[in-house]
Amino acid sequence: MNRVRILAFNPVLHVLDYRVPEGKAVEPGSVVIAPLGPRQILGIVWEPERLPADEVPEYKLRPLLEVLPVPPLSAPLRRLIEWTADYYCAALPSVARMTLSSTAALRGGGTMTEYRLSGREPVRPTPQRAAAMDALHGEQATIRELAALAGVSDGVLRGMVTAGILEPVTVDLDRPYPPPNPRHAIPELSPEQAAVANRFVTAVKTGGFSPFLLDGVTGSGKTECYFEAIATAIDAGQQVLVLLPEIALTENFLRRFEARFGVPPVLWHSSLKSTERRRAWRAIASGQARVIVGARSALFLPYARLGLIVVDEAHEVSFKQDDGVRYNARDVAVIRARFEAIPVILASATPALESLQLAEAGVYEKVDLPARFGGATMPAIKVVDLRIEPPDRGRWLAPRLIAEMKERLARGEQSLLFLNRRGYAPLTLCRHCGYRFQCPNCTAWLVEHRLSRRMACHHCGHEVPTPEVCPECHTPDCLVACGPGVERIADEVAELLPEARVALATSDTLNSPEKIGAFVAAAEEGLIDVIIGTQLVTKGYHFPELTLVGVVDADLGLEGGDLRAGERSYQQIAQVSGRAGRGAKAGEVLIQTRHPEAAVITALAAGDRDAFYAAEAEARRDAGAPPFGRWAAIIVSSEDEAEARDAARAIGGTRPILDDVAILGPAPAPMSLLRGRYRYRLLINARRSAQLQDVIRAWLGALTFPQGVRVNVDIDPYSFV
DNA sequence: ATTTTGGGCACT
DNA sequence: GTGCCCAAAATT
Repeated sequence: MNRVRILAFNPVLHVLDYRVPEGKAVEPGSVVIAPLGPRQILGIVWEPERLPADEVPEYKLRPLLEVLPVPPLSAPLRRLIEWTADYYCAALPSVARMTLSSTAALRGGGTMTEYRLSGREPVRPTPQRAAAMDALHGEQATIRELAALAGVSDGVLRGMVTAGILEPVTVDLDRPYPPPNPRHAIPELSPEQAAVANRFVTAVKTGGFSPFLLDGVTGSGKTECYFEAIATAIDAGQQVLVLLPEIALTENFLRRFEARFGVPPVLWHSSLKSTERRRAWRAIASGQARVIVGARSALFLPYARLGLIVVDEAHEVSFKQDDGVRYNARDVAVIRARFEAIPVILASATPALESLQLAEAGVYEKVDLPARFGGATMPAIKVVDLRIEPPDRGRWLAPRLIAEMKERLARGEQSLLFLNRRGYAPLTLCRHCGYRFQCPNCTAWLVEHRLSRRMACHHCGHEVPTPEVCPECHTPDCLVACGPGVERIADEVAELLPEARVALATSDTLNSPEKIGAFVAAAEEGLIDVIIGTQLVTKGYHFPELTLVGVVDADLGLEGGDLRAGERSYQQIAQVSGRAGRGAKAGEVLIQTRHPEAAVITALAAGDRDAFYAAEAEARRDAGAPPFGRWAAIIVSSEDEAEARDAARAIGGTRPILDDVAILGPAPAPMSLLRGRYRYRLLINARRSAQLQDVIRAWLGALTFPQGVRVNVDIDPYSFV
C-alpha cells in the first residue's frame, strides 16, 4: 500500500493520510489535490516522521486526485516552514500557505485574456466611462482588476469592451523574464568597496552558509558591493533574492539595478496583479527568474536554485509582519540561508542592536564600509532646543531652522523637512463643546487630511468627509487642529517662504510608481526647493543639491512605550540625515527637540553611533529586553468586548509559574479597539535560557476558546500596540 | 473549515 | 410522519 502523509492547508485538519493511485509518483514536497468529504483540498506531501498523526486504518484512505505539475517544495524550504511555525508559535498550514501564491499558478501553461484601451473614443461617453478611461491609461489587466483600478463596476468595462473602447490582448502566462547580464555595466569601485565586494564574491563562489552584516554609513555604496555578489551568483546559474522593506521605496533601487544589469529584476509584492503574480511564481519555482526583488513575503517562495539572499535596510521594522503569521523576515532570511547553505547579507547603515550583538558574538561576519563614496562628507548635525528657541505660537519651525531654509533658498539649494506624521493634524476637536474626532473601529483619533478633505483613521482605513459643523453641537467653524502633520508644515513653509517651490512626499501624495518617478525627476532637476516628507523620504534617494535636513519633531518617535523606540528614532533620524550633502556640497542637519539630553539626541549630535548603541544596550540589559532577554505577547481579540476580556482572564488564570519567565497582564492592549475588535494582551518577559515557545505552546494548548475569539502569539514583538 | 448527521421539537 | 433548527461529529 502506497500511503502518503499530507500537510493540508486547513487550520484544523493539519495532517491527513492518503493513498497514492497507481501510475502517480509523489515525493516529499509534491503539491497535491486530495478529496476531503465532498470537497477537494490542496496539500503538500510531507515526511511522515516529521508530521505525527493518529494512525488511520488503511481502508479509510482515499486516493489522491492529482499531483500538480509544479516542482516539489525542496527539503530546505520544508525545514524552513517547520522552523517558522515552531519558532513563531504559528500553525504549520498558515506558514506553508505563504509558499504558494494562488491555486491558479499551480496549473501550468496557457494564455489568458487581458484588456487595454484601444484608443477608440466612446460614441456615448458617460461619466463612468470617462473616469475609467482616465484611470486606465497605459494599464493592461483583467476586467476585474481594471474595474478595481478605475473604481467602476465591471459592468461598465464590459460595456466598453462591446463598444470597442477596450480591446482584448492574449497573454502567454509563462513568458520568460529577460535574464540580467552580470557584465552589462561593471562599476568602478573604490578600494574599500572592492575589498567588501570581493569578500561577498568569494562567499558566493564557495557556497555554504555564511551570514554577513554589511555595516556602512548612508552613501557609502553598500548596494554596489552586493551587486557584485549578485553578478557572481547569476554567473553561477543561481537565483538571488533581495528583500527590501517597503516596495514603495524600490523605484530608485530598480533604476540602479537596471543600470547595472541591463534589465529590471523580477518583482514580488502584495499588490502584484494576479497574472504577474502567477508568472513570477512559476518563473521562481522553475528557476527561470534570476534576481527577485521583493517585500518580506518573497522569503517563503519556492526558489529552484537560490544562491544568495540580501536583506537591504535590514534594521527596518517593516520586516516584522504583524498580521497573520507574525515573523521577522530579517531573522527568517538568515534561517533560510542556513537551510539552503548559502550566503546571506544583511545591509544597513544603522543595524539593529540584535544584529550587532550577533556580529560581536561571531555568528555574523561583520563587513564595514566606513566612508561615503566619492569623497562626500557626512553632514554636520546640530540640535535645536525647542525650550530655548521655540517656534512662534501655532507654528512648528524654530527661527534658526527657518533662517537656514531661507539661506538654502537664496543659494538655490534644497531643504528637506522630516516629520513622520501624515495629514494636516493628528487631532481635531471642537472649540465649542470639546468633541474629538475618534475612529469608531479603533482606539485612535481621526487625522484630518486637508488635501483630500477627509478625516481618516490610519489603522483601519475608516474615512469621513471633513464636516463644516461640529458633529456633536452643530456649531459652524468651530473645529481646531491640534499638533502638526506634514500638510500643516507645508502651509507654514508656504507662508514663511512664499516664493519656495514645496513638494509633499508622503504615501498619500506619492502613491504610484509614476508619481514617485515624477517627484524624483523634479527634485533632481532642481524644480523643488523644499521637500516635506514622512519616513518615505528617509532612504534611498540621492539629491545632490539637498544640503539641509530639518527634523521637525525628534521626540515623536520616543512616545508610545515601544521597547525599541530609542533605536528606531535613532535609525530614522540617522537615515534622513543621510539625505543631506550627498553631492559635492556639505550638508547640515537641524534636529528640533525638547529633550536634547536624551541619549538618542546627544549621540546623533556628536556623530557617535557607538555611544548610542552602548547606552541602548545598557538600557535593554536592565529591562531584560532583546538581545539580553526575550519578549513575547499574547493578544486576545474579539468583536465582543466581554468575550475578549473573559478569554484573556482565562489565559491569565492558568499562567505557568516559572523562575525564568515573568508574565504581565492581561490588560487592555494599548490600542484596545482595532479594526472593530476589542483586544487584551499579556506580555511575557523571559530570560534567554527559557524555552519560551514551549512554555507558551503548553500553556495555550490546554485551553479552548469560543468561536469569535482569536488568540495570537507574537514572538519577539516590535510593536507593543 | 466545511459538510453531514442526528436529536429534539413543533406541526400536520 | 415530516420539516426544521441547531449542535455534534466526521472529514484521511
